[in-house]
Amino acid sequence: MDWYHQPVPRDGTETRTRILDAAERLTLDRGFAGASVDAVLDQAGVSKGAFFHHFPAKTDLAGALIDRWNALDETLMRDIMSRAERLSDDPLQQLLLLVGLIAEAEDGLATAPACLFAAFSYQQGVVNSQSREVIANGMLRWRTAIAAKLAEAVALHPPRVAIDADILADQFLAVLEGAFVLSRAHADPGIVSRQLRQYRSHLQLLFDA
Amino acid sequence: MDWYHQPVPRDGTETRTRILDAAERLTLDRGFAGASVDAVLDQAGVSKGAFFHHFPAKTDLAGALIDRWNALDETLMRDIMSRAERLSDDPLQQLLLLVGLIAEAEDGLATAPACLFAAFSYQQGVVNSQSREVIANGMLRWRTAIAAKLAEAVALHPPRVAIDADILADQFLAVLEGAFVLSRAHADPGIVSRQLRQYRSHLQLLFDA
DNA sequence: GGTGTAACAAACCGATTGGTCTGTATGCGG
DNA sequence: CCGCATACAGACCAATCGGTTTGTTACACC
Repeated sequence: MDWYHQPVPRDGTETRTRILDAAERLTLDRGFAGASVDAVLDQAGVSKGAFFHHFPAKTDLAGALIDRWNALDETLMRDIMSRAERLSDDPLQQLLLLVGLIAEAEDGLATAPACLFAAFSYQQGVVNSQSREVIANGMLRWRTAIAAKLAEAVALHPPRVAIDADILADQFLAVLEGAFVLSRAHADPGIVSRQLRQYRSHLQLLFDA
Repeated sequence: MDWYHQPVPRDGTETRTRILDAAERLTLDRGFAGASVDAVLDQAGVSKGAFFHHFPAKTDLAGALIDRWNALDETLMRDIMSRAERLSDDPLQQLLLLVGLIAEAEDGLATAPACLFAAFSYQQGVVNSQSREVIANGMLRWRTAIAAKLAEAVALHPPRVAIDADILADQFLAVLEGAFVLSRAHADPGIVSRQLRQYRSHLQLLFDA
């Protein structure tokens, strides 16, 4: 008999993540409303009972999807930021490294480039105001972190022209999000890293680096 | 009696556009799958018979939505491009004008900034390959038009650093699309024109203008 | 070793979905 | 004025939708 070989038999976290994985894939492909519960069940290989045990309603699935993406995005940002800070002491170099590291990371992705926040930004009607705030704050995180570094960089290296740190910081996320859209439309994953590197060269030009 | 004042009484084009208008609004708010036919009917104030008279299936509605957006986008580009060409003879100035004019136009918009192409890029599973091509070509249009102007500009004004015209041209659309996403997430329409002006200042810096 | 509870499985349910069908009104060519 | 096609209106339909209910099973705790 081998029935006892099954790992973590009574732990629901794996089922939960399998549901979230399937729901994320389907949402990115058909939109959240187009990702029916039954389709998610089918892809995840779990029962309807399991689904509604973990998520009282489909809306909660959207919330969980957004929360998980937010957490992942936050750790990604912190990781890359601290890596950049370890690689250089200069805030400007740190910024250039940050952009380059993300371009690198985005290049090595198996799945098609995408941002769940962007997907839901075009489907705000299916998410509650709480999750909408999570999305807004998640995007704000990039702005504030980059703007802070930009402010430090400006103090050390006077830029060629006057800059607005918030706008230039937002430009990073805008380029990234826009690159996702172009990349998906053209079915060309390479667009993302190319656009990111273009943004980096923009910064270099600005600071005469 | 004033019954004869009603314009084009037996012409279906108005009904069709009302359906498309409602469907576009709903799609931008809930995604295409979330925009049920009944909801579109309700918003447009037309009957189910009318709908399926104009669109054999819901998929055809998506196609019509994309085709209409594509046509509008093409005329917008041509209009603004020719305006810019009338305002200056220099290709670089024309480019700067183009970006500025679009920023201006996007600022005066009543509705929330959005691009239907981007919305469908995150819902490719609900559109057929034909419409996906329309989207890809629609985005290519901007790249080729801007890249051509960039090539002319480079010939006249040597840039500070070497550039890849295609990538720098794509950066325009990337910034625009990304700005739409940020703008929607933050519920701040002003982001779009600010990001566009930042891209313009990038070009100015690049060409020492 | 009984009891409670988390973690499912799956039949079942009413509402909503995209889509059809039948009928009707309007205008146009012959 | 008579067909005939276009442009609807709205009842109707099977399938799918999100969600509920009623089990069953495994484990932790006492």
